[in-house]
Amino acid sequence: MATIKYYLREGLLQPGRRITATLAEYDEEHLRRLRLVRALIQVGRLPVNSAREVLAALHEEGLSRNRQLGTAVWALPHGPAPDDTDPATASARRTADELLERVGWSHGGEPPDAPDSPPYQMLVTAITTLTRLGYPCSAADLEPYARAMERIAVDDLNLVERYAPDEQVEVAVALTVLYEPVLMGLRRLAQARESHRRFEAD
Amino acid sequence: MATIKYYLREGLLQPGRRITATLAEYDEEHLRRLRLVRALIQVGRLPVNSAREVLAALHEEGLSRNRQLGTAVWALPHGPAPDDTDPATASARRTADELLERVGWSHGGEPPDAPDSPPYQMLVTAITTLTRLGYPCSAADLEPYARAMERIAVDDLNLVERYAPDEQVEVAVALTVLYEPVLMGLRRLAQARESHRRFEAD
DNA sequence: CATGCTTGGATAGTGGCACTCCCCTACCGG
DNA sequence: CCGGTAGGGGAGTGCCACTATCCAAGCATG
Repeated sequence: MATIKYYLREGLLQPGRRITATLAEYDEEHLRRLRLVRALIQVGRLPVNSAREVLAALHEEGLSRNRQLGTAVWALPHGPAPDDTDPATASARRTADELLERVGWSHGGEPPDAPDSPPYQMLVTAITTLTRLGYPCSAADLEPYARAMERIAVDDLNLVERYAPDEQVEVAVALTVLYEPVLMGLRRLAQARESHRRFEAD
Repeated sequence: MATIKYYLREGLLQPGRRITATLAEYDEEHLRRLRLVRALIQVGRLPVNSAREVLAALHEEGLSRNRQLGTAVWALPHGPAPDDTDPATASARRTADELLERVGWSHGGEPPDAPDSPPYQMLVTAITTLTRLGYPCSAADLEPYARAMERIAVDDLNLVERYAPDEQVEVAVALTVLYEPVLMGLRRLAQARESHRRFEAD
């Protein structure tokens, strides 16, 4: 209850239609929005700030769906930016670029003037870190992962296309964020299974 | 610098070998550990507490690799537990079970006395949330995702098997945690690409 | 119409977490 | 011998997501 007021203050929920000076009315749509907000924050682990920006992107009128979605994804948390003072970052960028080359999505079709997109930054930062720790993450190592994510993105878009065009952006955002725990949970279950299969003897 | 002291206090790093009463010596191994800790926390977004537990599991002697890995994965954050007072949770459990049935890993080969594993809980909570919001997440919808994660787990274990047995648990943990941003970054890049391909007209 | 409960809005406070600062002692290099 | 630095303990800081308190304006009830 107090939390709802807090979200209202933070601009995550629209204020209700004013019925009198001090009374407002909330409808089914408000409730939906509230559930979405709580889901993004609690299940999708979005910080309140990011959630606000992401949801704001959904209400930008007059943008193409691609642009709306881009804006929303842009607002998702993406961890520390690559540290370009670190020479390891340069080499990580080369690895990332080689990977994108290999799988044939060099910078995702965005106009080439775009600076590093947040997902690309995530990738570079993670590769830098893995390399510094001596863990394998060459373009060849990463390629099967990229292929798997390519298939997942196809599935994602298939789900999105079940919806009416004016709902698709919200659905895409929700699925991007809320499927993350699903994917990570499934990955860990699959790892346990595969590890058991290989090291059963232990 | 102050951060290192903090990690020492928190038990994330082993104290250095005492050289005098007030002077300790840190070697290459300590440095490695420090880098690993920072990577898990900053890139892998682990809370300090979880990082401690995860790392502690690596030093449990006398357990099989599978058990060590299980303990470590158990300590990873897994979001809110399913709310069993909510009837939607029961239906989500059925969906999850059906999914695991379909892909043929019913509870990951763990002994059946195990309570809900954290990854299973993540799955159930996420399915509950998605269902409540009216987003698609039937077992049929989720199956391709599970298949993709199955392939990823195979790649994960392939990477792990490059290492000597006594390093494998640490590698597995590090790859589980540190590949998450890689996977999510790749997924978002692939989504952008696929969305562009489909909605180019916009 | 009086009364008491609820609602909405503003403001201030709480608890957790990840550091960060300060200070003191012991040491080491010059 | 002495200035600067590492180690260690404890207290403090800033941020974040809430949460509690107040107050005035309804509405509901007798």
